Amino acid sequence: MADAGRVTPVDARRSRGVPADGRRARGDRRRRAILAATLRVIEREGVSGVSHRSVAREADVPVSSTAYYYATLDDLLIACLKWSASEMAVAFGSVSPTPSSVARFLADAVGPHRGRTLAEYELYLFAARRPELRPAARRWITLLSSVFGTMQPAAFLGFVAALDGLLIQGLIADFPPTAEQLEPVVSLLMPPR
Amino acid sequence: MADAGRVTPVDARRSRGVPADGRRARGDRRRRAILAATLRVIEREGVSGVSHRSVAREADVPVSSTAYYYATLDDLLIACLKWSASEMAVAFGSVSPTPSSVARFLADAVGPHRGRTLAEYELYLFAARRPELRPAARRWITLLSSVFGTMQPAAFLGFVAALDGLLIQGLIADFPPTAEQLEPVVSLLMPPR
DNA sequence: AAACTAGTTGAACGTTCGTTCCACTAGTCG
DNA sequence: CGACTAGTGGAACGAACGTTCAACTAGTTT
Repeated sequence: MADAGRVTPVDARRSRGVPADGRRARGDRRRRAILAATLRVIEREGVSGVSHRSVAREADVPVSSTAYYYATLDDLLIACLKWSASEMAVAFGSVSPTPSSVARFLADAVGPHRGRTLAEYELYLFAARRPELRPAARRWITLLSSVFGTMQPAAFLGFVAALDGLLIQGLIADFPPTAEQLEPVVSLLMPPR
Repeated sequence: MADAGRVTPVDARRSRGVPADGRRARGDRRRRAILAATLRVIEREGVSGVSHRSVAREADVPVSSTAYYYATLDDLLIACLKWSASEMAVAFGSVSPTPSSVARFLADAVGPHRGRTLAEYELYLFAARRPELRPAARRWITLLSSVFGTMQPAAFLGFVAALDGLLIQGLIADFPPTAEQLEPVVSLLMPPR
């Protein structure tokens, strides 16, 4: 009261950027661990494999912990989608706008990172049923528009759609396409300027 | 034995094309009703909403009936994917290879038939986890290649991918795109010959 | 030090689930 | 007609589930 501008201990620690290995910090860590475990479950078994119990097993925490941080399964899936979408956006942010770079990104997504890509698309469709999640699901589209904003509108829409299509079709191919196979397709869709 | 080439009554009925409203015919009808109910459940609640019981409720049959025709849930989903893929192929078969026709087909898919399209893509991803289902999931791609076979290979691959992408992005849009909005994009991807 | 509170945990509730079983009905076949 | 068999459906099994709860531990604040 008398000292409204006073710096409390926790404020001081925060302003110094010290994470303070206390309750809050450990809580945040566990919250993140639960999200990461959820994503692994989705990669392995799909969205339908997600339950408070399966996630708790994967994260090696008691069931009541997952319920403590994410009261309902919906809360958990929603948080997982938002987090994975932001991670995906970061991953694509480092791709340069050349056909070979894009082709390599796509080949990695349906090859080495197949499980992860599959999880992304399951969450994608999950978002189709939850209007409040759609902005998060569209995030990487908006990111693309900032990178390839110089293209004609119609060409850009077709290009972005084709990227999604190439990914999803790569997921149901017997042998995932290679960067070499993808590059001519990408080149055709992405005029040099 | 003495009469190996003899025509049995049931053979005769079958060769005459008479369905015989007997056990087999009613069984086939119920089997189809169960599949149709399954697809409705997927449209409404997604693949994760499918259970022997939810399908039985939807089809208004006892639980043991769904288990009788499709011993496991996997059997049911597999049959549903194959059936819906063949239906989808039929639907697309009547689309003429012009930009406006294709644009209208896409707009219908993400508009009036949104639920059905959503179901198709959920099954699509389901197939990504079951190698034996992939040929069925790819059926409409192969159908496209017979319609648009005159295109250059790379252009064709990009075109097909873009169709998938336009559909899936239409599903997470706040307002599904109209045929008028889609046509310029389709035109650009589909050269007149 | 004392009050407070974020986080932890195991147990428990009622529900839904996949699947099996068995007694039963009614077409089919010889 | 008599044997056979495809289909029906109610009941039941154990398992897994979402969620709640209350007792507890240990950082945090005053």
